[in-house]
Amino acid sequence: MTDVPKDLRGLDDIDRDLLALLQVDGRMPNNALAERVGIAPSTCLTRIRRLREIGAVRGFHADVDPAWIGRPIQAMIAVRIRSESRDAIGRFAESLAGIPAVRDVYFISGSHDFLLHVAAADVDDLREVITERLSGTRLIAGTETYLIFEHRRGAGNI
Amino acid sequence: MTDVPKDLRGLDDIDRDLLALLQVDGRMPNNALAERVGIAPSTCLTRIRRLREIGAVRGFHADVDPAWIGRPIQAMIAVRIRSESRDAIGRFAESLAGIPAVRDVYFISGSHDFLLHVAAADVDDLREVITERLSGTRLIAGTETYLIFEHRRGAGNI
DNA sequence: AGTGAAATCAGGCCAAT
DNA sequence: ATTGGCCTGATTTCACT
Repeated sequence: MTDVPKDLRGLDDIDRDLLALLQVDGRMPNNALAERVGIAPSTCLTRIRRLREIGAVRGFHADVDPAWIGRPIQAMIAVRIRSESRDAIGRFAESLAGIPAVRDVYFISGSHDFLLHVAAADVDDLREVITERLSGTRLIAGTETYLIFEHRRGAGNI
Repeated sequence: MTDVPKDLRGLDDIDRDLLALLQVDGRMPNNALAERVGIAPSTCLTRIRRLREIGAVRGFHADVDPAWIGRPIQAMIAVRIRSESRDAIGRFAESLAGIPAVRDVYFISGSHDFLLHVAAADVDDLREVITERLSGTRLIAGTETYLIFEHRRGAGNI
């Protein structure tokens, strides 16, 4: 991770092409990538290493369907923090990301403080997350839970 | 994609180990995966192919920081559909996933119909998405937009 | 920064179990 | 369904530009 600013400076068209390709297929082989963007495989390797180092690529992940790993119930939980405990938000959010059901933590503006995308084994599991792991702590002023019927990724993000 | 039911039937401990490993590092080589879960590389290859075929693995993607591709403004937009046009939801949602700014579409229960996780180039771009691409269509009854200050993935999703 | 050659290593088909 | 053998092709380093 360098101190390069997080913007387009330092990224050329080839870098952006690589990001677009890897966003669609994160397992595309290095030499296929190299051919697609028109550079040598060895160059491609150093470019991708750099993209990871500067943080443009934060990681590579399999998109696993939660239903297949025993978590068919998905929900979005809006969480409001007690105003007295605002300064503890940072550490608390860290702990949230460690709950097995939690897939994403979004810190947001508005009447709530963050949104949690969770995948639970069943309704009891979901209730346990909400009442024990969230409302059970003294930091939380309230939650609102919305069931997720379907979740799909956007297509072209470049 | 087979007609196997979307649950734990047909997935053993090795499959779940593979899913867990690939969720953390989607580019881990087949060889390394095989060694970690204790099977032969050729067996590992067929297992992973099967996990993709049945839909347990929906894809492999690089996690690209939106700020680095010129989209530093992230927001969650809650969208409510006009009741007259409920039957058009499906096709409309398809089109949403095609908007370049849209990263995720969540179909949810509650007072809104879906949540859009978007990444925009600037506030004008965000406004354009909301007013032109969403409110501009006759299908939408209303939207609510929340800025995303930070987004982090959950750690252990297995 | 980009490259080509060379060595090492991984991917992927097959026949056997 | 799992495996080891085998060949093909990919990854990675390095000297050079």
